[in-house]
Amino acid sequence: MKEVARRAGVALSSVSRVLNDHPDVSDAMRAKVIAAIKELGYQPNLVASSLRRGSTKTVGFVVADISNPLFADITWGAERRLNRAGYSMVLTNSEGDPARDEKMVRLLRRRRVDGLIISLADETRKETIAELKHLEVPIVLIDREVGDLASASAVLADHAEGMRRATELLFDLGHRRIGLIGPSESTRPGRERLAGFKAAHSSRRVGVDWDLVKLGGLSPAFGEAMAHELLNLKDPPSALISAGNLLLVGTLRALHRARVSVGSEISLVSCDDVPLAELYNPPITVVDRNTVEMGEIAAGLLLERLEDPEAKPRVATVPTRLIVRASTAAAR
Amino acid sequence: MKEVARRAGVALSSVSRVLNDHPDVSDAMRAKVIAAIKELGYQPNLVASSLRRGSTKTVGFVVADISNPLFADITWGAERRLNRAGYSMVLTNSEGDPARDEKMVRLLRRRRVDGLIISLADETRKETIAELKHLEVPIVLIDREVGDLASASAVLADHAEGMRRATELLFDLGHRRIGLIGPSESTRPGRERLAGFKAAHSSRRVGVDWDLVKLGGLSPAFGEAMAHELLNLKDPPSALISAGNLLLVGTLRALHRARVSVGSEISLVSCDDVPLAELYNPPITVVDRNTVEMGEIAAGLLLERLEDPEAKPRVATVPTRLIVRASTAAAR
DNA sequence: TTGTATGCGTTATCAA
DNA sequence: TTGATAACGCATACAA
Repeated sequence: MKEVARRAGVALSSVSRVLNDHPDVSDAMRAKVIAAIKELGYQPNLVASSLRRGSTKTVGFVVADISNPLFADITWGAERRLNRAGYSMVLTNSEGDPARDEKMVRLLRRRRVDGLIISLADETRKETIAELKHLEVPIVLIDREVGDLASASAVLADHAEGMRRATELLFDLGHRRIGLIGPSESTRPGRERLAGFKAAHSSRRVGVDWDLVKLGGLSPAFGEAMAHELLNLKDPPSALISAGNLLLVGTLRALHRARVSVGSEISLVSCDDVPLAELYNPPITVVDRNTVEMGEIAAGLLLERLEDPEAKPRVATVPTRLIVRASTAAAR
Repeated sequence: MKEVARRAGVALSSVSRVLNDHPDVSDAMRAKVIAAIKELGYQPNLVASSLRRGSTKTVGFVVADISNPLFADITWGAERRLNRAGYSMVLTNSEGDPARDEKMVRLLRRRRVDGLIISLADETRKETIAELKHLEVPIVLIDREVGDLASASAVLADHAEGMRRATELLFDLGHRRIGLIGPSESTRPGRERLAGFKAAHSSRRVGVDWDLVKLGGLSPAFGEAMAHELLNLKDPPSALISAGNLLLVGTLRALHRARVSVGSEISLVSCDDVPLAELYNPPITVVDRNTVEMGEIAAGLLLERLEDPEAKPRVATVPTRLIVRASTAAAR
């Protein structure tokens, strides 16, 4: 900038004013400065600017597993919205490790991000929550609820309703023993999906058979192991809900291994409409939601507080939609 | 930091030395400073540190489409490696738009990233290349080749070899008319896959029928449209190579619509072993590569130059592997 | 409308 | 081993 000023024969501050298009700059000044900038190929230093302004125009994004297509979509939606608003995204991966959540939040605090979007690996871990409280910037939680975190907005998907409808669909088809494989209850989707599952049972006055409920993981490996267990029960379920797109992968592996055919021999429901669900033969019934939109909404909730410091944290809910396909059939 | 110094009753510079564990600090000094830091909950300002040091410990990552599971995996591998080495990743999405490539590179330049990992939307666009040349930091290209960019390392997948073997497999099964749907030639994977396809043809002394070659896109929509065209030819191909995981989604939609069954009526090969390929019925033959590893290697190539400024740019090649499954069957 | 000067929070140089 | 101080590149209060 100093060089630009020298070249243009003006003061440093004038260059700054031109760059930030300050109202009080003459056309002559602007022209001189712009010319000098061009000649020198000058690019402003956003690091210095951030230090001076006290704002980095940067948002931290902590995600449990970017390789999960779900999070990839959310990331996409959020990055697009943030980028358009002039913010850059600093991406970190907690790899599903609650302790890393805390570390990553601390790192982002040191980097002085203006805001944080986070999908916690574990909502209940107090060290992480304490760390989040120390952060003095707006926070948006993705599909998570942390009771005493007043500074956080959130985007929540209505898993419970979707799962209730899916379970009721199975009841309507005559199924009475329904297996559920899902994520752990330490995270909102796990709790909500279970809640919907239970709600359907009680509305139909059927007791939940806890031997058929396997909560605790997200991975294909967990899905496969749990599906294997359920299939080997003395009285196996006639329908299975594999509540997660990676769990579905594992579940299908187990079903193939056991040579149980979907639809005719066992009904199957999953969550999130990935290509595998749509194109599998038979196509798989899913509880879907708009994940890209969730990312956009998360970014929007953050931006509204970044642009207006008076704005209060807010919770937005995204609906789920039951897409019925041939994997759910009448019980035999 | 000033407060910490005051609280500990020492000079500012001493606090800095403790924080950067400089060799010449007494144990007493360290203890006092650490105590003050704890009491105040002080967290260093990495923005100021970056300005002063002239290094942000930050790497820019420009990807064409983070929602593509392929890039999501690459991102995962790269972020993990960078994070372990103390670098943060600034993620930007070009959305497949060559002009955005340039914009994003410029933005990252202003953010003073220490290095750049990029998967260009278009290798040939000169404005983008000019922008990359202005960047004075190490660059790593992901599956891209830019002739006159001396400052860039690269990770390349051996698509040509994989595609050659896939095509030869189809010839061995008796197919003579093989359709190819693939990405545009403005990007290395498109060129290489076509090269492998042609190599197989010439090794088997079969001429390429250009009516069967449809290059130009990555999306499901493109895959579906091209598959539709190929199926409606007066003399349609007996085998199809859908060279991309999203193209596969579109191709399968077209096949379903046309009620053509994979394996028995048409042989099918795709690229990258996504769950859909593994679990489809019949399972789909693919040309696979380790995408997470590609991300890790990209980060590694960057780190070796970040840690040793003398290090020269380097090209690493990742092998492809043909996974033969039931979607490829003898021609009828 | 433009120029001068100060400080943002660090690190590094130099002197003590 | 420690302390005082300059400088990193910019934005802004204030003076002209």
